[in-house]
Amino acid sequence: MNIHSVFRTTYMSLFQADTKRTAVLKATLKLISEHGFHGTSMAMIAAEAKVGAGTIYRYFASKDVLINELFIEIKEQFTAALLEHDDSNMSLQQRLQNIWVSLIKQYIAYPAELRFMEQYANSPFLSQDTLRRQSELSAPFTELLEQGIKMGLFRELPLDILRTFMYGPALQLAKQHIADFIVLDDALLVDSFAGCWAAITR
Amino acid sequence: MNIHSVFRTTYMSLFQADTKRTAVLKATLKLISEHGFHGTSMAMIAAEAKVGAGTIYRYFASKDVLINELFIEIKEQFTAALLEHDDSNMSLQQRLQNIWVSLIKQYIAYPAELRFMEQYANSPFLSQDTLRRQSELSAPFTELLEQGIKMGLFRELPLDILRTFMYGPALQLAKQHIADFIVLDDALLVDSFAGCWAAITR
Amino acid sequence: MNIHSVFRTTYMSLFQADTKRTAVLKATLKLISEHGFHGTSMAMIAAEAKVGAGTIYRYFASKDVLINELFIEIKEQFTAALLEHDDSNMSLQQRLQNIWVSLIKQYIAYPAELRFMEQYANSPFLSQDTLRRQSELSAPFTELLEQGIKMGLFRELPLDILRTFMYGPALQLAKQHIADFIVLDDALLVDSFAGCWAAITR
Amino acid sequence: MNIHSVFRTTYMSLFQADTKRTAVLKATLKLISEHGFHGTSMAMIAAEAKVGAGTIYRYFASKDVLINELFIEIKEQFTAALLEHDDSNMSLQQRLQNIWVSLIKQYIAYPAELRFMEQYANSPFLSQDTLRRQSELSAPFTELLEQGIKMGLFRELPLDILRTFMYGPALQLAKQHIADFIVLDDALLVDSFAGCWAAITR
DNA sequence: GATGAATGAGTCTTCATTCAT
DNA sequence: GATGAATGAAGACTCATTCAT
Repeated sequence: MNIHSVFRTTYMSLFQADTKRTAVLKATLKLISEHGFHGTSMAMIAAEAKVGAGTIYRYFASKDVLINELFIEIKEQFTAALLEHDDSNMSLQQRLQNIWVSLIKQYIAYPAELRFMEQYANSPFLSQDTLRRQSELSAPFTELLEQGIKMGLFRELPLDILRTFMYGPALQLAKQHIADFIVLDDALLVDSFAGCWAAITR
Repeated sequence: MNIHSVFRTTYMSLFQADTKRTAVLKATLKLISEHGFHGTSMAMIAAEAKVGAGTIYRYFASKDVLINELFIEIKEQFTAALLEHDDSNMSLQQRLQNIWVSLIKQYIAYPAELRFMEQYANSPFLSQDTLRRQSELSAPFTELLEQGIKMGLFRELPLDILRTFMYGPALQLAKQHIADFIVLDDALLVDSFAGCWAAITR
Repeated sequence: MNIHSVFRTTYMSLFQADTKRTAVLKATLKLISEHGFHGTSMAMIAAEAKVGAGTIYRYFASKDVLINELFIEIKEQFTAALLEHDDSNMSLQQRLQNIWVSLIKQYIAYPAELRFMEQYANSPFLSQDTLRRQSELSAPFTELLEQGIKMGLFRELPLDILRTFMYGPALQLAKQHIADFIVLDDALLVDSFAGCWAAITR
Repeated sequence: MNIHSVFRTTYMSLFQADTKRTAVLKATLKLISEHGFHGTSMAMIAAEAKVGAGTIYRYFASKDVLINELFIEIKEQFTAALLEHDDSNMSLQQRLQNIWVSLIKQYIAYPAELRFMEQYANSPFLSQDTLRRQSELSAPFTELLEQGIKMGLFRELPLDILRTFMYGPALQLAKQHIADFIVLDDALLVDSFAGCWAAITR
């Protein structure tokens, strides 16, 4: 099997607390993904992080800044994870498949992070600066798709539309899996990717 | 041209105020899509709707109920719009294309509504009851996809996964268009649908 | 006796509460003159005024605004009181004496108001706008002093300095009386005014 | 010229930092005269004094104690300065004039100190003990005025009232000069003192 | 039915003070 | 002695909701 690993069965956080700052980020993610932004007070975060209320403000100037920094850190870690299994020696199709599968597995492994990102991706809480800095998760696909376009492999459509055929189903599939509407496994993912591949190729 | 209509150029609300209740819903949608839930106070809604603060409570028991009802009404109107151009005399592919294009155009025509739905679709504000009642926008695809499965037209994948190949790209394309990352027109939509169709067919 | 009235023995507030707004002003004056600005919380004011905490904000946008408006209202009422006993038929000296005595009596009658004004007259709490709008209490002297200057009655000193010979001692005398270091009565005031008069005349 | 010196043109602090304690006092005076008591946090003082936050508490038990000690030190230094130019060989009038001019010049030279003292002189921050210990700045006048009373030189008024004719105008003149409403110079001060002298003499 | 003044619980945030290093 | 990270009590202010008119 050339697809890495199995599905995690116990959810864990991306953030492992050893500093107070990390404890706050971890607590914030947990509470916000459960209760939403306005259902999560700073007092709740402080309690969950086992930290004084004022301590949060040593690390984050305000609740808004806290959310923004959390958003960025998650995005960065997610993006990094996507490329972990990339291997430039493989075929274009194989590489796209690896990234695509990694993306879905990452979403599934960290549902709180996904819920958080979905909730705030288009929200007014995110500052313009944050929106600018967020490395779009669909970005890793870009380079590979550009190669395929040059090779005349793909449909004559703008890159941004082609990418949509990869990213759109991936996101929806992960959400459906998390919501228990479907149950994904490695075989199903490989078969599903075949659909995406068909969508973009001539 | 077998694709209905053109793109609306001026955005309008789904809600036309003639009753106080509708005025409140319309005001809520506008304010929340701009300022988010917790950036929108009942006082702001009352002012925007040109209604007394207490009046809102004649029609909605609480702010949460207001959000939930707004969510449901938007979903229902959106879903209804999708089937407007459906014609059971057409081919399966043609019918799917019509629905798919309608969905994207609907999203594009009502970006505030889309933003609102995306923001609250997975949010804790929505009661279980609301989540149950929301007729999934991807539902109109279901019946047609089932027909195709029976006819042996599609890949051997669960219905829920096949639907993902239609709904996922549609949602992403609309969002990209609204964000001005791409500019969709009727021709591009038809070509794009071809990709989706390739994704699901054998 | 040409000097009006007697000394009040029981202190009362300038503000008689019949509206919530007035109740808040009255409570604020009392508490701030006793405990100072930062020793007086909005909660304390609300309690003293027998009003909900939020109610204060219907009438005053912030604590700062509350202080500023209180300051202005006191100044205005004080200034008005000074001219109550003025009579343009009297001699210049007589008129100055009346105003001067009124000023001291006003201070003595409303020590809380005086303490409040002294505390905030040069404080950073007062906005530039307030400082501009405050009708200077020493102003009533100005016109009369100008008359005297034209008549060649006074020393050759700038008006602002002459006024100082009236206002400076008046303020200090009132403060000393309130602090029980001296006990003023009408006779003593008349004699004291003679000193002030000597200070400004040739 | 029998009047000492000229007007300082550059303001300087009474406190020259060479110990941490002095640095804290100096920083406190600067910040409080600019931002007021509750606009000045211990953290701000520590930063301005280039000292750790905890260090302040080695020298001052609390913020209140810090303010009180600052108040006392300023009063003492001011009072000492008044008698610097006193010469018991001079005439009573001359000696009073020297003290009176010194007082005004001192105020003008140290406007931050004056603002600070005015702000807290009647404030609830000052402990009873501090109020008792503060050597009243008008005190230096007392002894000389008593001499004049014995000599039958002055009006038949209580000492405390006579002193008011000296101190009241002095304070107001200094404040007006600092506020740029008037511009004092040595000649104007001498002429102004003549008014004060007339106010107290028969 | 409609209004909006009034409420007070709850919010984010500040800051004097402590204490381990 | 000196530091500054950590604390949590207390503050100003907001806002969903009520209710007398």
